[in-house]
Amino acid sequence: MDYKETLNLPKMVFPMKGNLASKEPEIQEYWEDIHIYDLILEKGEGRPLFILHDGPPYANGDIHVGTAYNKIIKDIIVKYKTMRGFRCPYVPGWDCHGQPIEHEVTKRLGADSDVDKVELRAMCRAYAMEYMEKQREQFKRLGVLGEFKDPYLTLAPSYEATNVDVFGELYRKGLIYKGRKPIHWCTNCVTALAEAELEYEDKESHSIYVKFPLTEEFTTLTRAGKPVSLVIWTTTPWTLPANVAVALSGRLPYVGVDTGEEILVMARDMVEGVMEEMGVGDYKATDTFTGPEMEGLHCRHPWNDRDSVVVLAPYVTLEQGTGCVHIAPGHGQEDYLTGLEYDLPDPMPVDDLGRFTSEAGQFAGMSLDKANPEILKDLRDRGLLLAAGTVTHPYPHCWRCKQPVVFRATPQWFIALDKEGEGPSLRQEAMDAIRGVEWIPEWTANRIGSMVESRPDWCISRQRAWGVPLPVLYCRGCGREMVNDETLSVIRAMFEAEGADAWFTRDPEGFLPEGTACPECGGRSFEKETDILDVWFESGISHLAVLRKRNGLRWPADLYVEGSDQHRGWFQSSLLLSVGVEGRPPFDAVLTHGFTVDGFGRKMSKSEGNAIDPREVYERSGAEILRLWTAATDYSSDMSISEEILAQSTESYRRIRNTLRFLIGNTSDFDPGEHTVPTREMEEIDRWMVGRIERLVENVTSLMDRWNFHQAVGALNLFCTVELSSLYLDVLKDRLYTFPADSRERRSAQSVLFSVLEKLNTMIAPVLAHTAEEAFQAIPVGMRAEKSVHLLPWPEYDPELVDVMLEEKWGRLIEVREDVYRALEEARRGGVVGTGLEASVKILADGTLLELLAGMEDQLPELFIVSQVEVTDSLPPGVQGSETGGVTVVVEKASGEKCRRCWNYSPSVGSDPENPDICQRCVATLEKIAR
RNA sequence: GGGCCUAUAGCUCAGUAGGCUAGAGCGCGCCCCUGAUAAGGGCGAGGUCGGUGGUUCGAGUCCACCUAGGCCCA
Repeated sequence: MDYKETLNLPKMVFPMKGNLASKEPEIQEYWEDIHIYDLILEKGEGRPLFILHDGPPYANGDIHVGTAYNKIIKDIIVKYKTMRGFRCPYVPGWDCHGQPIEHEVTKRLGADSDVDKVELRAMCRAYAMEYMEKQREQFKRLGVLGEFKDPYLTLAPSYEATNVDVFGELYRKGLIYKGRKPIHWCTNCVTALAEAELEYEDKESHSIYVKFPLTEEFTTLTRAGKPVSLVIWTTTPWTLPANVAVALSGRLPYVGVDTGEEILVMARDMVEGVMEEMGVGDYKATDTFTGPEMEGLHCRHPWNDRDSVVVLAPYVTLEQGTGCVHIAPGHGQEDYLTGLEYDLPDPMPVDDLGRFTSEAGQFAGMSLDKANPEILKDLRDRGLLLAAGTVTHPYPHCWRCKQPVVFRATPQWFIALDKEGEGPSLRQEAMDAIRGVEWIPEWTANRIGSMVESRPDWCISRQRAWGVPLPVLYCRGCGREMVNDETLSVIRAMFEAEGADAWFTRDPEGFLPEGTACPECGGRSFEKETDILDVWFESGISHLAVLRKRNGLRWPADLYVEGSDQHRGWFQSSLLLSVGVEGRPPFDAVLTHGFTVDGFGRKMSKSEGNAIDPREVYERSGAEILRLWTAATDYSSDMSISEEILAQSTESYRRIRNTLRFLIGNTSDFDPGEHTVPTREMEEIDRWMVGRIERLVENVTSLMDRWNFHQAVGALNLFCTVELSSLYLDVLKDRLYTFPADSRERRSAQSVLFSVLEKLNTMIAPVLAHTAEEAFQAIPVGMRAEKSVHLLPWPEYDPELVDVMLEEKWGRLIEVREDVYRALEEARRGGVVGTGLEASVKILADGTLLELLAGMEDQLPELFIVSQVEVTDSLPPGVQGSETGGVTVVVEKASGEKCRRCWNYSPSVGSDPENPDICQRCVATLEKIAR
């Protein structure tokens, strides 16, 4: 007889191999078919909201592993919170404007194309939409659920209109002002250039040393009436007319160099080189002093009436020059910042075409190139030029015309951080707001705090076409700014109706009430501001443009989740604008994750070849592998990913999948409504497992609630591996397979398996969204209350189900099991046994352990998966056991024959004449089955 | 150069308020099973905790410095 037919072997309907690359799209199609996202929201009707507000990725290029990580972790959070009883609308967004897209589009057009702004904008829009759609498909392929059919786009008309609202509100509060800031400027193309539009090429420049004589006494150096001068070095003589200061280091030592006639000030360590350049061999360095001693002293400017003042700056180094740096806030970024710090004027006597203005006095009208030699000559005539030569160095050039660019201050719009009006400054309010937000990890509060504390005013204007224009009109007659409630409301209405394109297609008068006259000069002719808003301003208003405007959402958000670069970016821009307009932060909590790096912790780059392409991963191995990696990685610092790490992720995926498979396969004939055995009537080990799964629920829930996803996944993984696969499931096989299908013992086990399956699968669902769905669908239809696993509630921890005594008891037993296995292994090596069922185990113990084991003697063979167990307090003389742990264990060949049905060894095999090769227990089982 | 952060077995992570021979899983090696089978089970070998110095009776765990790496500035 083939006894296999009489066993209850598992029905493996759930395939071992995931075939995720093809299975996942099928599942996603199913989700589409049932409108899963809408279903989930419907089901959440009336529940408390949990708003995770999406930060908009930039709509160019394909997703990379960092964006994949970010979207997946958000999706995990949304799915988890949903299961926990919240209504979690998730509206993904895209950042669609900005220089990179405009640059790319312009590049494709070619350097000498001549499209107007409206045309260019249309092309940029098409470009942005193309990539938005690409990325949208890629995000969906990762298994992310959300409002993908109607995402928020910063180029949407109503979104664009919100910029006007926010700008207007800040303007009304007096937080917006027009100032100046140096930017890269191409005098040939007559346009501002962004960093990405610069090409660094070697250029030959002047290299000159210029004297700035002190106009007041510096007692440290003044002696014998010799004049004292600071010596500066520069490669751009044309910036000297705009000089307002000379910067020294606060730390480096300086000296005066006595040439006989005069005393020259420079950094001590630069003296030798500088004097050589000047061709002066006969000199004497005098007393050493430091920068701070000179701070505030005045020098005479070569031409201007105004003095040049001595200041301190941190960027003064000994790499080049003299340690005394010429400062022209109108012509340099660092100079500009120093200018702000010392409240220096920022003259900028250069026009759009690169010619000196009247502000440059004698050089007015000259182009910079022409002026350079004139300046040198003049300096020489005045005895201020100590040395002149040339130097070749990398210098920024315009990407279009390849000409060298200049740095010049131009009018820009700013948000003031330190202006105190009725109340505290925006900076102060933002600092206060930061304290009220939950920052995850905690130290990130400190990070954004110090950034907000020290950042300069926010320059919100850009000299570009692809974006939202600053809603400002000017009187053509007197240049007066025209920004008021009326203009703003007309503009915002136009944007709402036609999009920001309206600004470029309409005349300025169209944005003013009919007949408007300039209150200053009575003029009736106006012009439009040509600058557009910084894209950080645009994305920074998303909380208002999305959470406030869309139905079903709520302002403020519960949570923002982005990479650590956003402390300077989106977190900060959103915070500042929210505080500026609403007086509070736009989020209650902010979770920051690190950056994705390779297996060595290095940043990824295409050129290094160490980048992991998420699309490749999901096409080859499945999105689940990426999702599992995402969840299992500690995000508080950088997240490593490599082929090796993905391979590991794949391995742990298999373990989880196979565990589910076993659970499903062994409960296929189990109907919980009909077969569930009450806990008190269960086998003891089953009751123990009931408690274990509760512990798991408790643990995983608390870890998830504390945003410790990687530990939660670790706990789930460990549970599958340690508690289930290697212990409980292994032990259960005998009972599941060989006992009568409907026996209490077997149903007891199945009751637990079914409950474990439900709880485990539910807890895995936020992470392994597809696999959990697949497993869920493998459960017979009648036993599924929902269409999707993602509609289920998160399991509730029930402390009632945890029996502490039982936990302790079985904890001890499992320890003994480990001892037994060590002994068994020894016996296996000695050739005594192969499988554990061939063994009979004698356990020598004493005291309470003996008592415990003796009381459990009948259950121990099942637990150890051996045929016989004898517990004793003494061994027969001559018998030696192995003492590998707490107890001594003797392993012998089991007595009796192997039962052909259950594979246990038993002396009872052969006692039934009709079934001579099976054991008594199986004989009885067969009888029951037959009935 | 500055601010913040990270550094525990090949990999991913635990290591509570400083105190056992530093743990787990995976991977690896060897073995068993063939009724979860391109599965399952067992045993085992791998770290002295990035480095140096210090505080302490005692440090992976506190302090300083250094190295490597990351983000953001310059």
